[in-house]
Amino acid sequence: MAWHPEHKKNSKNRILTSAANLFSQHGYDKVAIDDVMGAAQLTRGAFYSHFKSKSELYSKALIHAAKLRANQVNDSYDAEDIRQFYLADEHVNAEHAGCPLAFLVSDISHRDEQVRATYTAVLNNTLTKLENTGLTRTAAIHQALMMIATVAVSRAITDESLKEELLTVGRQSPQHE
Amino acid sequence: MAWHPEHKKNSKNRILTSAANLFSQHGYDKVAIDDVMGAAQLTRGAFYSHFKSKSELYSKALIHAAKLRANQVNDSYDAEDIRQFYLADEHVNAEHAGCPLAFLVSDISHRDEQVRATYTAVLNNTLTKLENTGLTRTAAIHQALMMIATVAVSRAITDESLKEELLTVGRQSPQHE
DNA sequence: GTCTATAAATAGATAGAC
DNA sequence: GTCTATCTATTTATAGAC
Repeated sequence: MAWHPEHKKNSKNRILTSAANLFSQHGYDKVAIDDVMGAAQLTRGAFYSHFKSKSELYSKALIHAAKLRANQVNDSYDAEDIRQFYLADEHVNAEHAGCPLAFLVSDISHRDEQVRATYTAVLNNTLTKLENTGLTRTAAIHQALMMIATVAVSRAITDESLKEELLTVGRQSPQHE
Repeated sequence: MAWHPEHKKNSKNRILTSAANLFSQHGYDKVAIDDVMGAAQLTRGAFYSHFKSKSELYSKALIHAAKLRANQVNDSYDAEDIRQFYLADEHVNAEHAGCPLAFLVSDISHRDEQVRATYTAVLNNTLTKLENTGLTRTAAIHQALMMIATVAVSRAITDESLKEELLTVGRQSPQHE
């Protein structure tokens, strides 16, 4: 077991992916360390060789989830591509890890400083990416907020036709308003 | 104690107000029934004479919180007034009950069907209110989403100057973009 | 209707064997 | 590094006295 130098890294990566998926779906409190470790095919006792607390795991899982999505975004994407990718059904209805900015926004506002600082860093990355497509700072903030709200609210409501309305509005370009 | 017909109603109202305040600040899981009852100057055992479960309390507290805010909105408010009232520092930084649409959006997406249906009803009320000011359906949805995102994201981040930027963008009228 | 006491389950974190 | 076992604390919900 321990004779592979890659072994620890692999375990940690499996833990992070499981955590990103589970926290995305159920939020911080409803996910037990036992659930995360089980999904990573490990047991609870092994957890503390990788992270010092559940809160630290949450923080690292936020970054991991953001990276998983960033890997799918091509450098040639413009602001419009980013919006459509973000608001695609595949993301909005994802049962795996989604963008933590939307999936966990109020969950994070109830967490400690470290977690909220990590969320802030992920948001700054997103704003920079949008500005790099040529958007002004104001337009980048506006688009980010609309993307986040559309996904977050869509995932909270039960009315499918209202959800479709929200997505339709969110997918429109600002100039079409 | 029990000889006042108003007594039960008063107790229930205190419980709902405590619940609205505490859930707004800390989310569903971090608030114990004991905390709510303590803030309402009662003890845990009395809880189940008023509500059948914590989840039911959460649902009722959402409606209560929305009503507390609705009572402050005058009928003469136009869409712009509503936006400024929603994005005022007093609301964004509230340590009492805020609008659950923003304060609890992702918290609610992790809850049961009944809670999410209640959230949906509160959102529909807000959209109706905005449409009644003369906004088109699309504009009402757009404004609601921007208000929700601005408050929700502002409460999650740690960077005060970024927060001010978000609020500035959120407070702008759509036509100024 | 409200209280105290308690049942029963869950979960974060640690200890020590391998 | 990972395992099993356990400590400790928290919390929902119920039972029964007043």
